[in-house]
Amino acid sequence: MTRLARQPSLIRDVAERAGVSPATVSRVLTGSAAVREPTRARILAAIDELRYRRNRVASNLRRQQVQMIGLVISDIENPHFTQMVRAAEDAAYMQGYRVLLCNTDEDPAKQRDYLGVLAAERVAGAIISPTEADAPEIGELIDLGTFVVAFDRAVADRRADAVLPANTEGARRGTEHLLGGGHESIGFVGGPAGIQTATERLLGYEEAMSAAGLQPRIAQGNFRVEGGRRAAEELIREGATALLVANNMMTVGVLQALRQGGRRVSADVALVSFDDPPWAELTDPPLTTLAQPVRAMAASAMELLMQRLEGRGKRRQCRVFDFELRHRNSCCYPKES
Amino acid sequence: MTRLARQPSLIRDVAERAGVSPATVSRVLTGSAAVREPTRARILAAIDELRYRRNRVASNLRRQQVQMIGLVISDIENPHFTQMVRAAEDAAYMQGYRVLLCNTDEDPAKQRDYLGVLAAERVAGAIISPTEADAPEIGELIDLGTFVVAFDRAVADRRADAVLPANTEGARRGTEHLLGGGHESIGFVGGPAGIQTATERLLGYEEAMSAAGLQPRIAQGNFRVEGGRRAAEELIREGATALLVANNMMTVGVLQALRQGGRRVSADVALVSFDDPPWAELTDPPLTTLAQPVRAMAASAMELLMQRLEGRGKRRQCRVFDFELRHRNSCCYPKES
DNA sequence: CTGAAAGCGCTTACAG
DNA sequence: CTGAAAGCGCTTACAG
Repeated sequence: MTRLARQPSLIRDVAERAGVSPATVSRVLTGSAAVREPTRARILAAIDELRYRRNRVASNLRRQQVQMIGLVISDIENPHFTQMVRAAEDAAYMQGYRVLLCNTDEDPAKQRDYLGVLAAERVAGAIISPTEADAPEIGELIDLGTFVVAFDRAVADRRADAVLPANTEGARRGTEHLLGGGHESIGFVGGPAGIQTATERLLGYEEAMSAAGLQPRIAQGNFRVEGGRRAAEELIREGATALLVANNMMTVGVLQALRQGGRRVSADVALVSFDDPPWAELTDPPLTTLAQPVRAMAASAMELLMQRLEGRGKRRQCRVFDFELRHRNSCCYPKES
Repeated sequence: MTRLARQPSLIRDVAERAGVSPATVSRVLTGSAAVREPTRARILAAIDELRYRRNRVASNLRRQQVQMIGLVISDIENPHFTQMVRAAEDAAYMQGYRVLLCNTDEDPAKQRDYLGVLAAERVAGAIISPTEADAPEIGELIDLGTFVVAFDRAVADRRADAVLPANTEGARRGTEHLLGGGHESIGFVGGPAGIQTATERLLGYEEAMSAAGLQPRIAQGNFRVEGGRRAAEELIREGATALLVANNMMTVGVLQALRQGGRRVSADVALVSFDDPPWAELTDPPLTTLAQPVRAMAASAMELLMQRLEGRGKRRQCRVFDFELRHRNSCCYPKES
């Protein structure tokens, strides 16, 4: 395997050229100690001439720390996570941390695998939206010294901080909004069993329906497009005149099902959808959604991580964020404020 | 800074417990040499009991290779890159490589910075969609032994492989499609100057217009939503009855401008848009687009990288992919096949 | 098949 | 302010 086009220069080469010891070069590189000006200038010049690039792998090993954050999410193609990753990457970049992207596809095995990778890489921190909240690998990662923040969904390990949405409350508000529109046959396009987000949103829906003395109608989706389509077809067949959809991916499927079935959004079937993807206002009609402040939540998660990394913040923190009901036109008669 | 909740066990601990040398433990870890079965079993047991996790940082330093791929793109929130990242991550995961995400925001300084990071981390490979095609850092990265594949846009360094879209040809076809619809006043919502994608798409548009003996009408956007909105407003003001839009982000802005100006897509202004984001068929009417096989392109880029990493494939490769015109309903009179 | 020893490229007490 | 030396946790010729 011919790998190196040119032998990269080492700290030793720089030291030699500048007529100092490697230790001194390292000092100007890290800024860990003062170096006399003329010496410093010679070193900087040597670095430049030799095109020296410090080897981070060696540096990380010696310093026993890796400036890297693992982002464990189910799918980057879900706009919810796309936005989260974007905001997290921004914050990480500003703090000098790198981002390792880990897509789990809601597959517990893949999640375990990736958690193992993060442990092996000895990353400084991880933001995890768990598929399997009680995977033992999460605890092992924390044992190793990695700080963990649960995002979107809680993890079982009590040492992890958390940034969570107020799902139950959000689902209740969404349902009440549809109830306020005069609907009685409101269906719920739910997520997969076992996923916290899905369970909590279902609960809020059931509470609101029960409070209104109405019969809940639930079809289980899988947080993906086809699952949403199938669930919507089922609920429409059963006569639902309104739908609360538990995430934005399934909403795409719901819209496909409605279009295919020749039903108009709002006029025939009212819609309130969780998440607020960029396309929510491009559909016909624009969608009424339950929006999470995803960017703020991601920034918050990074902030918690940074606090830990700086040794501040002893107690476990759990921050909960409310949904915002964005009134657009997929529901008739918006009576709520 | 209290970092470690528990001292992680080392290869030395495992060796001690299994009654062998660290070298032998390493052999079963890497599978680099045969180890007698009973010994091997004892080692595996010790690894399990001590919850040993190999330290990849040390391993990487010693082996002089890092199983990591850098993904340098302008913005993960652009669905074009979201899809690319997803496909690349998939392929990388299957091959046992990690993915480092680097958003440049079309900012040359940020790109340079991130290229420096990749060099310092000594990543095995990088897929780069350059903002600055001739940044010297690209050559330096290659000098260091990192294999580079240009994605979406070429890089100046001739040692990099490339996976590119046939932009000029695509723009020509999009323009001809609008011409075929009977339009004569066709505007082009272009991208930022200096970005190859933008330049080539502009060229294809100009060629098609010139071949039809028509006057080109160009408004420069910036590949972002607001740029698209401004450009569309300008072109509509000048009387354009059809628009070719150079990327999907700007299309969002174009749709906003049309809606705000009270113009209907297709009926008032025909639209063909580059890229085929997931929401293209959710708009009213669904959008006719020029779709790239993004997943296949990303897979192709990873394949080129893997070939290099395995020492195969000597000659520089450049693979060009055609656009597919997806006929939907944002153009009247689709005469083309 | 297994072990002792060297070394990957840095950083950091320790001494001066 | 600077240098010599040790060591981070692995892997890999080399020897047996």
